[in-house]
Amino acid sequence: LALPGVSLALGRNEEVFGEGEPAEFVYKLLAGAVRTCRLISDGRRQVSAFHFPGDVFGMELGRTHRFTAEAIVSSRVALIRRTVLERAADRDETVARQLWALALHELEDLQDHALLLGHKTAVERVAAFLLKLARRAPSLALTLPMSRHDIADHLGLSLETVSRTLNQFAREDSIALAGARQVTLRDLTALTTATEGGAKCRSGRNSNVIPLSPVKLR
Amino acid sequence: LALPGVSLALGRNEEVFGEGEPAEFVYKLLAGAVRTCRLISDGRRQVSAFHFPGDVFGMELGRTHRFTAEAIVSSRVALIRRTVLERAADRDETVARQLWALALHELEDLQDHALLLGHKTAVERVAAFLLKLARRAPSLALTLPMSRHDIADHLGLSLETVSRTLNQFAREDSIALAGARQVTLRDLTALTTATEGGAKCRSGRNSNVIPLSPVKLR
DNA sequence: CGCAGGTTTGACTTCACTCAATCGGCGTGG
DNA sequence: CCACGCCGATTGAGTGAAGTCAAACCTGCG
Repeated sequence: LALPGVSLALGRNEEVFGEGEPAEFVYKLLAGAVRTCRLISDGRRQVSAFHFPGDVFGMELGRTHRFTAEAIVSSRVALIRRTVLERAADRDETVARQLWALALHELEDLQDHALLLGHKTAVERVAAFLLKLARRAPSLALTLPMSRHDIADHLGLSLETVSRTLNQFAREDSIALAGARQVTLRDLTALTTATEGGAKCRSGRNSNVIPLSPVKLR
Repeated sequence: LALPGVSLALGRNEEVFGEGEPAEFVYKLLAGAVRTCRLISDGRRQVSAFHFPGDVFGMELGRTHRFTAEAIVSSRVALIRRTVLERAADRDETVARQLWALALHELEDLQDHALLLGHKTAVERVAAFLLKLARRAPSLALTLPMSRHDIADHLGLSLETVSRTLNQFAREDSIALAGARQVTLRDLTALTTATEGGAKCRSGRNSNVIPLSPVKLR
């Protein structure tokens, strides 16, 4: 996608755009980390996704943003005017294809996430989260930019459960924790196993099992 | 979207396409009802979405289908060859736009669904499900084509919980049940209220409440 | 050095799941 | 036309995983 010259620096917890605001731009993250989230009527929060450098976010069908986007740490984003992008897509079919692919890719991610939210246990959710992060990180030593609260709202858990689960993994030596934000994945096999529902089947009724695609790192 | 002449009739529980099969076609439902679902390693099932006449489904980014699509009742679908569609999108920017809009619209739906799966109670989920169905139905007297099991796998609940919740609504006169598959919505206000988390707040801590968009019927 | 935010840990509660039995409606065959 | 059987739905009892509330603990930063 074409890169314009305009970019914007944001501090920790600063808002990129807010729910309900006119969706004038599409954003591409250059550095840092961003969360897109929504407030629910009961005061809770849904973190729809975390974004890392290279990710495009803020693309909308309607005229306004349906989510709030906030910088988790100091970040830099590139701005692309929406009208410009749409004009370019009309002129050039490869741009149109890329936009379409972008939406479909986001859709696939979200389908996997919905599966996780719908049918998985806390252990499975946290393990899947760590492995997904690892797929994007340069090494197995992860630095989590987001808080336990952010993770909890993303995985549909309470922050206490996220903390407990993480420490459980550490006790089992699947991961190593150095402070709250430094996580090193030690046993990928154990984590991958934890991702699947296999561990908790009491009465062995796991016939016709079709395993999902195995996790590939980098 | 252009309508080709080819269409296909399917019986109850017949498969339109299966998970992992080559994604040669995109499908448009003409009559009946279709579910798209996935099997998980522990033997359970995730029903990603229900489709009704007019809906397009089976569009993929990759070369194969990531879901299975099955007719819930006798149905008829139109087939559109994927290559034809992509060729048309390259030639005509309005087709490209429509494809893009379709993906984004699906994305929006899924975002709402993810929110539901992540943070809502059984009562909220079932109420939201009924209201969503009602938005597409001609009247408030719904005929559910899908079983309790289908609904449960869609909402991330057990079929018993779905049944209990439905009967609870009936006891409260929010709905009327005539047999298992005939539901008439009697009190939309009650259902809408049930959708939000408001009802279960014990210690009144509901400040800064931003209500979601009110439900609009038809 | 001390404060504040974030995190961990513990005790208790609760909602939804599981297991299990029963019920009901619809289609089939006698 | 009615009896039977089957599948799906309902209902109940008991359990368990995760949520809530609450307190203590880090740790990085002013």
